[in-house]
Amino acid sequence: MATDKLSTGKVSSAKQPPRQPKKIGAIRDHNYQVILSAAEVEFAQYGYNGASIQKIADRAGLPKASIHYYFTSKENLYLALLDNIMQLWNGYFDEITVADDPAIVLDQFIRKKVELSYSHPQSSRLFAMEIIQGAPHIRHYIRSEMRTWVRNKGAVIEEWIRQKRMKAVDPVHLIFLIWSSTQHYADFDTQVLMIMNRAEYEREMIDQIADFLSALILTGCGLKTPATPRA
Amino acid sequence: MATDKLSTGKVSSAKQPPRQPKKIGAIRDHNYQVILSAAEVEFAQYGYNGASIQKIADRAGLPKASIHYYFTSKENLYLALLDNIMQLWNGYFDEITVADDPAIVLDQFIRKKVELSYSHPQSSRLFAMEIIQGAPHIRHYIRSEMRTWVRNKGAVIEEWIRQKRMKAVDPVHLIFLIWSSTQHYADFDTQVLMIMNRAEYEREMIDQIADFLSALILTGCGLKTPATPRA
DNA sequence: CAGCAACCTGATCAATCGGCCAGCTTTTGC
DNA sequence: GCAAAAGCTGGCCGATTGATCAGGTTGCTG
Repeated sequence: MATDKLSTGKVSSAKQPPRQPKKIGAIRDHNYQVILSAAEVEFAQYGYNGASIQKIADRAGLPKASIHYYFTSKENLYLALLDNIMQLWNGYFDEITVADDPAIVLDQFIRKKVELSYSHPQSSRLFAMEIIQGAPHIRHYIRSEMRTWVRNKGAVIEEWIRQKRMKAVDPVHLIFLIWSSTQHYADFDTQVLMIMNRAEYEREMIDQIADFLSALILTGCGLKTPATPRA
Repeated sequence: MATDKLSTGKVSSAKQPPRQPKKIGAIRDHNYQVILSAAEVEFAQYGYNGASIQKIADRAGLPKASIHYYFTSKENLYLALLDNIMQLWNGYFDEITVADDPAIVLDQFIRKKVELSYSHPQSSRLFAMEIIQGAPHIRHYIRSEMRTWVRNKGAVIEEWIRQKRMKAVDPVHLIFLIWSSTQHYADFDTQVLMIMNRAEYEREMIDQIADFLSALILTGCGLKTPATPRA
């Protein structure tokens, strides 16, 4: 139960010495990806403890031993997935500054998050599972990278508030609000779709969700929806 | 894997014939409760598949066989927990009418939800786990009770909007927003506390969260915070 | 074509899973 | 005070868990 593999931002790309995909075996790369996506589904649905390597192998259409061949251990496979998710989640809105327009920044942030919930629901659910279980594999990442990310963005928002460019709202809780309300549509899609009596999401519905959240949250911050609502 | 035990609103109080706590055995009731709370922690942390009866027994300080004695099967124990949670979650805001003040109703709804996240985080997490896993045990409940609940509340909100008593926002998504933003503090408490650099929630912080969410969402709906923010 | 290294997997391991039951202990009823 | 009933649990069951390894297959090099 390696408590903390992650330190420098990544979750750690598995262990360093063993088993790098040396040669560019096309089959190897293919199997590698097939296993990753199969594992993502299983881990997202059943959590780390609940998922079984056998079921991952079945879903990937490979013998169980192959999973251990490619990833050595269950935890290594899980960490590789978390690593991918971190890289997916990062890289957005790292460049925002006080000079930017708060309405545009928040609007795009919300829309990007809704988009991610729609395009990568499995990743979102897997991450949610990890957090609910107490974030045993990414504690370090949250305490370092994620915390400073929130503080930096919070500082920018606070400056906007000081300059009277938006209402005085707690920046950290505002970020939590955007995270929770957007991820809700990925993590709780079963509940959302059942209540709305739909089989699955459609583009139209996703746009409507983004419009709703952007409008309500921006209004709550005393901002007006940017000129181009549909990017 | 009994797909649907629940139909009439409750999740079904286990099976009817077998094993009712007949006599008012004090020890029996005590063990019953000890097992339930131990199971809630385990199921909330590891999900249905990930939790093990052995660990539940260890946490409850009872032999494993006793868990089967009181609840016959793992699924029965799990269903009993879901049943409790449903009863806890229900009973709030079932009485709201068009005559009520939208600001007061929404404010109290948000505050009650935040309060539940604070007082029963395990229940919230267990419910979240169930939904993320595709709600295999409560599909029926969501499709019937929960859907009509949302529709009824949505109809009231829509009438408020028609009467120009609040801004025109999608009622269903508004409910989702309140659910997600409030439950976030229970389900993702690890992440929230780490980022805010706290060990655990305190009253003061909970009140601050409730104030923030109520103010922002009500503003987003074109409403003013009710006179008595701190109930 | 030979030889070697890398790639892959069937068979198997101890540990743990949920569940079951024989039988012991305690309580109840007369 | 004794027998019947109810409460409880140690020990065991087959199935499945994550993991290992010997040995077969494949593909590149010379």
